[in-house]
Amino acid sequence: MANDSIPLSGRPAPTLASVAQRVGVSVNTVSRALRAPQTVRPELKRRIDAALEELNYVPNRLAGGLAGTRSNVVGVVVTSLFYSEFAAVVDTLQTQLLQHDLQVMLGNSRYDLQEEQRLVRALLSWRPAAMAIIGVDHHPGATDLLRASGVPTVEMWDICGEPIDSAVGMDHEAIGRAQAEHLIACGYRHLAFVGSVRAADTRARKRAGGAAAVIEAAGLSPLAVETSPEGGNPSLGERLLAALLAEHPEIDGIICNSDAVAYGVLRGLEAAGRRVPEDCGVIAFGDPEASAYMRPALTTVRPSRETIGRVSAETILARIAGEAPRRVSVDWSLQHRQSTRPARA
Amino acid sequence: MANDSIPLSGRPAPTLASVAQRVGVSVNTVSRALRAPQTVRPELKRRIDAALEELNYVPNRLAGGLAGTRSNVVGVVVTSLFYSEFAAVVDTLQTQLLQHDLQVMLGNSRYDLQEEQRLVRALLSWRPAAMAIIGVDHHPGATDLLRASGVPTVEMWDICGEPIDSAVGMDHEAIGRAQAEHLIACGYRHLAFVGSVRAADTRARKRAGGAAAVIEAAGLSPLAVETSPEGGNPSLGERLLAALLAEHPEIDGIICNSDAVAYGVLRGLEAAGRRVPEDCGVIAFGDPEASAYMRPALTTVRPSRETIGRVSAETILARIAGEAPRRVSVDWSLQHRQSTRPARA
DNA sequence: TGACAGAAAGTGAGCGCTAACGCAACGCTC
DNA sequence: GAGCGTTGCGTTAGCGCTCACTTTCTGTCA
Repeated sequence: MANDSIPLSGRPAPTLASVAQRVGVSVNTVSRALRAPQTVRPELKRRIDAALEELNYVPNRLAGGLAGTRSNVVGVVVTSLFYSEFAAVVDTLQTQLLQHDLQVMLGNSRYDLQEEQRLVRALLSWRPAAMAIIGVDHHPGATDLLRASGVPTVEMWDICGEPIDSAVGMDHEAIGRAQAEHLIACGYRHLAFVGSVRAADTRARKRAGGAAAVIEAAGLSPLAVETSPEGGNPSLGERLLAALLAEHPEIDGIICNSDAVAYGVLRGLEAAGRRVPEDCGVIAFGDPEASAYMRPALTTVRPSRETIGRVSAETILARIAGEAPRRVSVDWSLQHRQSTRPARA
Repeated sequence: MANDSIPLSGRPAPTLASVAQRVGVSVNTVSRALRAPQTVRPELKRRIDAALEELNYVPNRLAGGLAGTRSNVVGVVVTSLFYSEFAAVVDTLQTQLLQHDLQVMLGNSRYDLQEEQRLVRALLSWRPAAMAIIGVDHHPGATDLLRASGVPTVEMWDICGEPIDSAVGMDHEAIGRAQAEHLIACGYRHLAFVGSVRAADTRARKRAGGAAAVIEAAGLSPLAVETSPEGGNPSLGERLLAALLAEHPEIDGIICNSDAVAYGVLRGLEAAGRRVPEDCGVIAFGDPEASAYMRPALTTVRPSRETIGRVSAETILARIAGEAPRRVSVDWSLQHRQSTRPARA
């Protein structure tokens, strides 16, 4: 909270000036040798490189960024990282950007809109070349800051809504519809939506909304909803399932907001004596590696995490290069496994 | 790879000078109003705050860092992020540090020592207040850079070896010993080590080494080893298990390098007609949420990821505050579940 | 031989901020 | 009312680098 005192470390690091002095050239020449080597005589370049090496020179990006007209920072804001699907997105994104000499600065808002705004501010204070952020529904202040900054911004994971600039993600309403349609096609009739839904998790709401719309159109009983603002883990799944069954014993098809929650739901159903998929179908969203190895193997929707990361990186590079904003819809697929019955012909 | 051209965005951002001009005070006064509010008249402070708000001022950390004697960046180097245990460590670390106004800059070396050195260089170029890095076995160049920089450095996850500065982690040899001892206590006699072992993953080697030592001391047949440099996932587990059983059909106890690999091993054993835990025991390392929900539930070693993240953050803060380097051994626990037999009395 | 490109290196200003110092205005003491 | 510390703000000097501009050097050709 406080602006703690942070003294810089030990002895002063070598500067361009100290390298220049050692070689007997001007600071500018050393700078050029680093930034535009072809403008410096090969022999001089060699001597400069030697001095750089000898002094163990590490450039000062603060000075470089302040003086120059370019920045090589990309600010990234995620809503969670802990064993989350976003970890894979950030991983891919970071790796791709680093190949273009762009450094990722990471922030985790923990599904807190206030924190999100703070983070956007903090990251913008580094004058980044671009920003990437999970979702399209932000704290209005954060949106304003991003717009006002003029920094190219890529919103990831979700493309439903008015993007600030570019968006790379999925249509979560469509995913929700597909989940409900799948359960209905398998013959389930009394559906529920179960899981952790944080205040700022609008994607979950969009999926639930999509499912509810399909159910209404099919004339079935309305979607039962059992959610909690707690983090999504298997134990929450067990608890939510118990509450759900107590209130709606007729439920025979469950959409879980995440695979982790589904693991608990599967066990809860077993404990309640309901067979999966015969008595009750379960479909989720996420598909980490473990899901295919569960018993029963979990039917779920798999987002293309690497694709989102890669395309986001491409979009960032394109925007930095001056190209127009993009809006990219990224594929996802329904993995039909053992936790739902075969679809009826 | 190339140093692409990265033009900065749109209209120039407001500076302290523009705020100062609007209020009719000097630049320094505005700076003071931000950094040391008590040194400025309350009424003036209010007017400055109003102007700050109006112009939507975002401080320029590049300039601040260059001019000042403190930095608020912490460089963090991990070896992987994708659904990895390090995600949780980074998550906790980042959250804790942010409360002290420290920004995390993230790098992912993907278990590549060369890349690790590049990352350390890149992060040091931001003149960070501290560095955090996974492991204690680095590229010698990286170690030199860190030492020479004088920046407080916390090595995380592993404490076996000579730390550069501070270390917060586990004794992986001890974990390997515990894994082997557990299998032996359960009555398994022909043990193997299976998993993905990347070139730079010395922690895995230490665990395997610890297990081998216990086995030798117990006078059992030597530890069979079946590893691959590929990333650790269930499908690799299935393949490695097949290779292992082909070569060593007598195996009855398997130490997996990660839980993800163990999922594949469990299924492979089932396919090979070996009952778990009756015919073959399986123990792993990691314990993501899914492991307790596998069938059979996976016996595994659970590191205290949040503790490592939290203690690392504390150590960083302490080092920044001038306290001495620390070396903290963090707890882990063996989760005895269904994939190993009950231990013999 | 002199003029003249073009390449190679140097000069000077300034990016936006912080920090040490300076100095007026005020209240307090004796 | 002279002396003195305090408060509250301005002045000045950089931090280490980049960039536009200028100067010097090198080689070519009339």
